[in-house]
Amino acid sequence: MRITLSDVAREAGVSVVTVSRVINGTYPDKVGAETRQKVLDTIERLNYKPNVMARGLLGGRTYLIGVAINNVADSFFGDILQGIHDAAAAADLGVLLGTRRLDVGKDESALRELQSRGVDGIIYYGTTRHPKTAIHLAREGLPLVQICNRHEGLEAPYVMVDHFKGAYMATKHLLGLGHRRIAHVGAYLGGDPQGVLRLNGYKKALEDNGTKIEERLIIPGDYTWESGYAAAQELLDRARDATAIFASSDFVAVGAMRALQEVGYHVPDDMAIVGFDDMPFSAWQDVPLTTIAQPKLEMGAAAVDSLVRLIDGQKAEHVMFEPRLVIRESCGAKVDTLA
Amino acid sequence: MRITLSDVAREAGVSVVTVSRVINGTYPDKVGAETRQKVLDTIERLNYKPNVMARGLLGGRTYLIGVAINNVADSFFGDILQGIHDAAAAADLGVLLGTRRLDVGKDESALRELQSRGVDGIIYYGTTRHPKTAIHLAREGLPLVQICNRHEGLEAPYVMVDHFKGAYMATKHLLGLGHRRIAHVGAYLGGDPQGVLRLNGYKKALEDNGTKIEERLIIPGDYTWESGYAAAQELLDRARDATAIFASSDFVAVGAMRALQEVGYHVPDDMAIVGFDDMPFSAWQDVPLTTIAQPKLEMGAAAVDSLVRLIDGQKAEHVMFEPRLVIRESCGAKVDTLA
DNA sequence: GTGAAAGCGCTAACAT
DNA sequence: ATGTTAGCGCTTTCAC
Repeated sequence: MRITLSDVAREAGVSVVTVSRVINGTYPDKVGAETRQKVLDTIERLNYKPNVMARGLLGGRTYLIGVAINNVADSFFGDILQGIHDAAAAADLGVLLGTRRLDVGKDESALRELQSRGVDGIIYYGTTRHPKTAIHLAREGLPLVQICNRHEGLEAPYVMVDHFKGAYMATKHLLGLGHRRIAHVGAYLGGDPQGVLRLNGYKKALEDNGTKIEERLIIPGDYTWESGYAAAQELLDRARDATAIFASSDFVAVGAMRALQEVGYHVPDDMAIVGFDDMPFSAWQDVPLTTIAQPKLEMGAAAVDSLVRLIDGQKAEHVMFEPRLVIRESCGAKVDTLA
Repeated sequence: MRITLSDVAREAGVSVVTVSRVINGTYPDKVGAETRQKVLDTIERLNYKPNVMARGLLGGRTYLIGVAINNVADSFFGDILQGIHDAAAAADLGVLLGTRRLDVGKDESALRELQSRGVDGIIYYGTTRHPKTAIHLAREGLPLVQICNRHEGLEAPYVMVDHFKGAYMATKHLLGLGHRRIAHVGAYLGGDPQGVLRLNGYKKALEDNGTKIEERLIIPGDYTWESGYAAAQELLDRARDATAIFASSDFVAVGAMRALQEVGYHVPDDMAIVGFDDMPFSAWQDVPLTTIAQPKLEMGAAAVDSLVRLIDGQKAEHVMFEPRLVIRESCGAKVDTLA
């Protein structure tokens, strides 16, 4: 049986209220120093752990935050999740996993599941264009912060890397290397906001450089390897004269490299490539991938900070992180050519 | 404010107990048909959701299971986690993430964190040789099932793929292709049980084939890409005459392929390779990797089943899944050469 | 400074 | 077939 407050009280010869007071540290001087010590000792001796549920029941809280994500197996999210976990643990919050069930078709069931469990707040990693459940929940007053993306109509602080700037940097890097016909591959055209941010960063860089934006060089797709593979093949069909690719993700970049290599292209000589996200595998490619890195751990922690603020009834600002260009070998740049 | 049982009771004009009864469906005929319907309607209308904490407080349960894992970012675990989540959700259990905090050095803090949150049970993905906290908790009576691994001294059912058999199959595949000097690379010698299971499967296959087991062909490591890269280099130093590699994981296999390629080797002509785990990226390699697949989703679900059984006070048997040989191109086998 | 009483939302026993 | 009572472990008044 688990040790309860009253066990401690009995052992220490005080009332439960007193024990509760020393634990919560409220009322700084409302507990006598020696009583306090006695209680502390007893807690230690009995190895007492407060019952989170009982406490939560009273305060109407669960001390749980939910992380809503479409696909847990998305390896991009691993580091972010670690960052979330650590920050949450430091704030005495548990992290509840919410993800779309494979066995239940319903979209956004993750959010509903989390809500009905009564989580104190939700970190939402969405990729939908119009996340109606999230919008609804946020409107109802459930603390919610969006991570990695910014959804129109969703009144909730976001924490994300500056996708626009990252895309701008990637494209500018290519431009700086002399490329002029730069394709954007895996552009998530019909889709999520981060995709259009990346697309716009790409366009702006071209524009600022006085380079023509050509629609034929923009190949749609999603963020997957398969998508990159197919998109590169289409690029070869559509625009043989392209000399560089800015891919919407590292998965896409690697898929594209594969397709290119199959037709005898050499990266970076025949085609330079920049990715986005800096995944572990990107460094392991035959031609290590130049890419845009996001501070994933920090983003996870920042999301928790914002969420905690919301839960406490305060306001939370949006947080935008700086992307970082990681130069490897897929563009042919000298590694010491910083930026 | 959240709707409570008594709100529903008041609206429906019955007592809270009655509402509770129709919700829990206990006492099949102890609630009148029309009362039941009235209550059901009210619940629907008010969109009432039971408060999990209150219910838990009473029963001494949290309806939460913890997943203890060293490193959330381990992409191998993604599908397993999805399997766990889905099965847990189907059993009305929440999945609480427990992982080693980066900012707190302490090992196994994941388990303690989960325990002190009062989870009903834990799915333990450990890789330690002697997991003393887990052993301790299980002995204390906390329902616990180990997944992907089997730890000595830990009295808890395990759910895992047959590592021995998988390694046996991999090695036999290589043997069947005519290889005789087959290295085992990334062998987790000092380490976790699954590593020795895989090593033993490898040895047994050689033995059954009458092939000599050579220590020089066994290169230690862990399951990482870096480890595979380094191990392959060492293999080249130690035993240039090796013609095939059975890698302890797909990460290792891919790292090894990279090292091999850097010195001009061609896979599979100069060196055949089999991996283990069937990770998504394995299919994307320049030379798609032949590997041993584990039924990850099913394993996650099975772990939840066992855990639920334990929580219900029943016994749970060990569950061993069949590995599956996935033949691709890294061994030079005809793809239709099944098994 | 400390304790007694009340109650968070729910269910298991015991009535009726 | 339905309601009443009590209590899970804790914190928040309010009293002493």
